[in-house]
Parts: sequence; C-alpha cells; structure tokens
Amino acid sequence: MDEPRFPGFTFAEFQPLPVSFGFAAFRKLTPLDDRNIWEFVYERNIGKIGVKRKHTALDNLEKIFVATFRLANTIGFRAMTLRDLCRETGLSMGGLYGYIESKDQLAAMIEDVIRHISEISHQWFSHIPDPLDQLEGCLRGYIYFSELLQPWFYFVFLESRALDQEQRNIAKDAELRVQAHLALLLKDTGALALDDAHLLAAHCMALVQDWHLKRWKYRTADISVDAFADSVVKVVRARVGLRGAP
Amino acid sequence: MDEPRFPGFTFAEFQPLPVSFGFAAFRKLTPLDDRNIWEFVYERNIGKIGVKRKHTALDNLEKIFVATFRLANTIGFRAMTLRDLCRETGLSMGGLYGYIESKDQLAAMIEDVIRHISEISHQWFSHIPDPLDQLEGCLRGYIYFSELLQPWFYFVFLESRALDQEQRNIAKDAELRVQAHLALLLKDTGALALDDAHLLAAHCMALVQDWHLKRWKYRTADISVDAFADSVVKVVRARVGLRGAP
DNA sequence: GTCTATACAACGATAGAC
DNA sequence: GTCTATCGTTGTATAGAC
Repeated sequence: MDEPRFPGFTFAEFQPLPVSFGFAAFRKLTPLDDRNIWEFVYERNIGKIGVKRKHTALDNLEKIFVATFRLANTIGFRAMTLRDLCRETGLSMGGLYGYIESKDQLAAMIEDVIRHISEISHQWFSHIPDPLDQLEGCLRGYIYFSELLQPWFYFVFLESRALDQEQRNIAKDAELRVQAHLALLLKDTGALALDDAHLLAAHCMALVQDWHLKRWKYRTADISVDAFADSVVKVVRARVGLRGAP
Repeated sequence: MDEPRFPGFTFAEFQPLPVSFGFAAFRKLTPLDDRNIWEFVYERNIGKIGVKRKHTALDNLEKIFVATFRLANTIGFRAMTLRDLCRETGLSMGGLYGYIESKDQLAAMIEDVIRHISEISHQWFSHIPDPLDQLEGCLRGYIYFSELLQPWFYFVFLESRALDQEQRNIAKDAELRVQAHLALLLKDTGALALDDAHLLAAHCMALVQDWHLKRWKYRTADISVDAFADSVVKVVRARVGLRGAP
C-alpha cells in the first residue's frame, strides 16, 4: 500500500538549481532532505529490516539513527554499546535487532546512504555549461548537503575505519571518483595543468569536508553555511584565476 | 646519568629556516624528529612511567607507540585491545602497565606531544619579517612535521574523540590558537578583511591537515610532500593576492 | 622489570514468552 | 512487533611469582 518514493533515485530528473545559489534555495529544491531521508534508508534496506509496518519502521529507524549519531559523536561508534542505544531509543535489545542485523551493519547502512548521495548529486549540476560554474555548483551542493545531513556526513568521515577492509576500499573509491569529477571540471577550464588540477581537486575535497568535520569551530565563530560556501568558492576561483604560473 | 635532551624545549633557539624551504631542508634542521621523539615522550612523562632504566624504557616506548599507531590505523584505537598491543609489542599485560597508567592515558600521551609541537613550532618562523612569508613558513612547518610524524598526527586527529571531555576541549583550544595565529598573519598582510582572514585561516588548517588525514590518497597518486606544500602555498597566496573584492 | 594467572565487569547476540 | 532473560565471549586491570 505504501508506494516507494525513491525508485531508481537520481538527481537529474529534478528541478535544476541556478549557477550560484544559497542554502535556502538548495533546501527548497532538494529532493532529499533531513525529513524524508528515513524513507530513503527504509527503501534501500527493505529485506534486511524485519519490521514490515512502514510507519512504525520509519519512526524507530529515526530514533535509532539519531541516537547512534549522538552517541558516536560524543564517545565514538566503537565505544557506543547497543545497551546505550536501547536506553536512548527506548527499544529493547530484542526490539533493536528487528531493525539492524548487527552493530557493524548499522554503520554500513549509514555509510551507504551518504556515499550514494555524494556520488550522484553532481548530476544535479551537469546542465551548467561553464566548467568553473559547474564546479561551484558541485562544491555548494556538497557543502549544503553536509549541512542538511551533518550527523550523517560526520559519522561517515570519522567512523569509516570501523568498517571492514572491503567496505573501506569502497569508501576510498567513492572519494576518488568525486575528486576525479572535480579535477575534470578544473581541467576543462583550460587554466590548469593536469597535475595542478588534480591537486586542486584534492584541496577542494578537504575544504568542503571541513564544514562537517569542524562544525564545532564554525558554530563557535558564528559563521553561516553561506558565508563558508562563498569563501570556499572564492579560494578556488582565485587559484584558477592565476592561470598557470604563480 | 642520562641527561635530559629537551629541557624547557622551544624552537626559538634553533637554527632558523629560510623563507621558502623543502622537506629535505626541514629534516636537516629540525631539533625534533621521528628518531629522538621517544626521548621527548619519555621526558614529558617521567613520573608516570614506572620503568627507570632509560634505555629499556625508550626501547619499549617505541614498540608500544608504533604498535598503537598500526593498530589504531587499521581498526581504530577503541577497537584495539590491550591484548592486541601485547601481542604486537611482545610485552605481557603486566609489563605493558609499567609504561602506561591506562589505555586512555596512552591516547592522552600521544595527544600531548603533537599538541605541544603544533603550538610552539611557529616560533621557528617568527623572525621572518613579511607576514605572508611567515605564514608560508608556518604552513610548510605544519605539513613537514605531519610528514615526519605522520602516525602521530593521524592518530591525534582521528582519535581525539576517545579522550574525555576536558581533554577534548584542550585539543579544540589548541587548534583555535594555531588558527588565530594564522589569521593574525593574514590580517597583517593588509589584503584581507578580518572576517575573511579568519575564514581563510580555517581553510589553511583544513588544507594542511589533509596531508596526514588523506595520506593514502596522496601516496596512491604519488604526490610528494614538497609538491603538496607548494600547491597549498599557491592556493593561499592566490586568495590573498585578490586583495579584497572577487 | 617482566611474567603468568586471574578477577570481574560489560559486551554482542539470541531464545522464547507475550 | 516488542519484551525479558540469559548465553558465551572479550574487555581492562591487578596480584603475586620470578
């Protein structure tokens, strides 16, 4: 009866964003946000989740993931115990195991969602003709998604070592694919040598990831996500503007 | 009989580095490197370490820390057990506790060393008159130290959440002090507004920390530490060169 | 200074009642 | 669909021999 909302989910089919855009515009147009993401998780893990009543499942999934983020954020995922998780969610140990197969698989579910978003969200900007403008879209897209889904991104970044070797390699490959896409756009500007483009693409990854990695810092300094994104874009555009020699 | 080698350790008294310098020059002139750091650790923790014979202590300290880095790197500090550590070092549980007070304090010892280096190493470049040149020195200093002591920096960055709340705040304060120093130098260039200087200083932190945080990426791509440092410096100088408006 | 042996708490996971 | 009760394992840390 409940129809899936994200069948073969892709960004290409959604209303495009303008070249330069702020967080408010992003939030209004994104097909995936911090409210309907539980449905996205549910649909990606049907079969693994024992609970069949969708509304109950979504409710408890939200409780479980939110509690996991809070606990992992403060003491780390490995230090967090399933008994902690039960206390915070109100579920029992047996009840919890209706939603997760194991503690490790809980981490893998989170990783999967964010990796999927990171890898396909750049489609949303592929219609922009100028490569540097398209790059700006990708950078803003990443920053704004990590703002909207901050606990998810933070978890994935800091807890990916808790995964097994195979899934860690999947995570590394995903980061390299995103970076390669940025490098390609930088190369297409015609302003950078190939080596410089790859290095600058790596710097771009470091810059945008800093928003969720050091959230405490920017919150303390009262810096908005728009100010941060503007600043990152300015740094990257300045470097490209050099056109080769220093 | 064994005299301390780092009494009241500071960088100010050591031979200064030129404005622009590579990793080789850094390595030749640094008073603290990956070989004598065990002595540095020993001297900072005298009183806590039960073993009094210095040569034995240095030997086992190296074994313990190297094994900790390897284990924390692969499975995470929290997942690493003291039995793992015994197996890797060849020590017994009882023997191990002659060097550490607890598992948590082992992490705190590592944190302490790197925080101390990060906070005082900028003294090494305070003789440079031009603020932008001095900034370049600080950036290169951080990158080259994190290259020399890569496992230490990597551990501190990713495992700081394993510490208790008080020590986590100490770590955050340390990062903010380093960043504030960079912001001051950027402001002194006269090319940036105060807000822009602080944001760019934060970007600097993200850029230089990427060298130890994503070491696997740069190793795979066969990028040298000198190429990386040059690229970071180029990005920052380009942004400053904009002189305000975009 | 290092070892073996052990104490004791806490963990992830499951079985079976409701 | 969720609970309580419990299993076997593994963790940190220590005591006492050598």
